[in-house]
Order: sequence, then C-alpha cells, then structure tokens
Amino acid sequence: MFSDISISFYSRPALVVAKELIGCRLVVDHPRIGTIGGIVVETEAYTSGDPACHAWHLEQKRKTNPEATGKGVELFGPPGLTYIYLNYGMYWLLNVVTDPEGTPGAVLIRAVEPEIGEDIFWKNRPRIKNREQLANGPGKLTVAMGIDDRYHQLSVTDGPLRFEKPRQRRIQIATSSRIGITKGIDRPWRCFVKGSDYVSPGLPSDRK
DNA sequence: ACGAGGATGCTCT
DNA sequence: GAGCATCCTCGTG
Repeated sequence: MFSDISISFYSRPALVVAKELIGCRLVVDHPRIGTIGGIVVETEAYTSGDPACHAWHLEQKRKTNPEATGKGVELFGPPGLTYIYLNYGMYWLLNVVTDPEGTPGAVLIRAVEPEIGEDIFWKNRPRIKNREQLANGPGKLTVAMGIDDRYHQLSVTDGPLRFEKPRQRRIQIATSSRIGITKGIDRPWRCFVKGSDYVSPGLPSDRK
C-alpha cells in the first residue's frame, strides 16, 4: 500500500513537495507506546524569497554577510530533515526541509487523517469528540501524535518519524492562501485534499 | 454561528 | 517590547 521515499524527493522546490506529500502517510515510532500514523491532508510551502518563511530575515542578512546565522538556519541545510519549532509558546509545529542545501525551503504539515494507532490520537486529545478534529490543525496534529522537539533535525527517510508514498493516489488537490500569516498572503501555497473533512477550519489569511 | 481574549516562550523584524 | 506558520473557552445572538 505504501512505499519508502528517497531523499531526492525532498531536494525539490517546496511547493512541489507540499503537493506531493498530500496523500502520503506520516508515521511515528514511539518507544514503548508504539506506532502512530495518519494520512497527510493539508500542507503549506515556505520558500526562498518568501516574507512568511522563517529563513526570510536570515536570507536578507546573508546578502551582505554569507556567514550570518540565526532563526531558520536549518532551512538552508540539507533536505529531508525535520524542522520543528515552538509556536505561540505552546504548540510544536512540524516541517520538512526541502530544496537543495543552500536554498531555504520547508513544508509545514497542517493536518492528517488518523490511520494507525487511532486510540493514541484519542488518548492524546481527551476532550475531542469527533474523529475529524483529532488532527485538523498543525498544533493539534503534533499533540495528537506526540511530536515535539525530540524529533527536531532528524531524517524523514530513515528516522523514527517518516513519510511513506501511496501506491496510487485518487484524490483532488486544491490550493489557497496560507493560514495564520500576515506577509506573503498573495501566494496560494496552502495545499489540501479537496472536500476532505479532516483539513483545518482556519480561514486562509486573504479572507476576512 | 461567530468573535474576543488568554495562555505561553522564544527570537529579534 | 513586539511579534509570532495556534488552540480553546467563554460570551453573545
């Protein structure tokens, strides 16, 4: 049903990877607890020259000082590694680094449909009543799947957190403006499964 | 149904 | 101090 993905998959532009990760399965092996997994139904791309990307300010600095470092430096690194950071002081957000080393890029994983170890999703999100809401947001899915900075900067091709490609994909992919940002809202770089009940309820940032 | 506001911590704009 | 790739609860209608 699903097969391994090689590192060259991630060495491409973030928007290409964002679209192709839709329908793939995110799997996490937890010591003691077991394996937990879900189908990716929503992603966002962040790229070089993108004011909403965490690498943006560092990219400006590097125009005059190529040695400059700071927040988002991981996005310039080799593709296929996780980039996990704490948002609003409360939620870990999961990204995969894309593009060749030297070019910043990442894909944010925003929502999954539970598939493997669904009982663990429920246990990690005790107040949730509907299956659709277990992981329909970037902060929700990391809580539901027990993902935090212990998984930061690990390979998604052979580590405990990885993606697997479906043999065939029978879904339609739609795009919109990205959610929860104020810059770069003109770029339709949010990708999701058209009609899925498992995508996040957040409004794209160019609406209302 | 929808909007406002609070929790919480890291980086630097 | 401001700003953030969020989520939940509580108010109102």
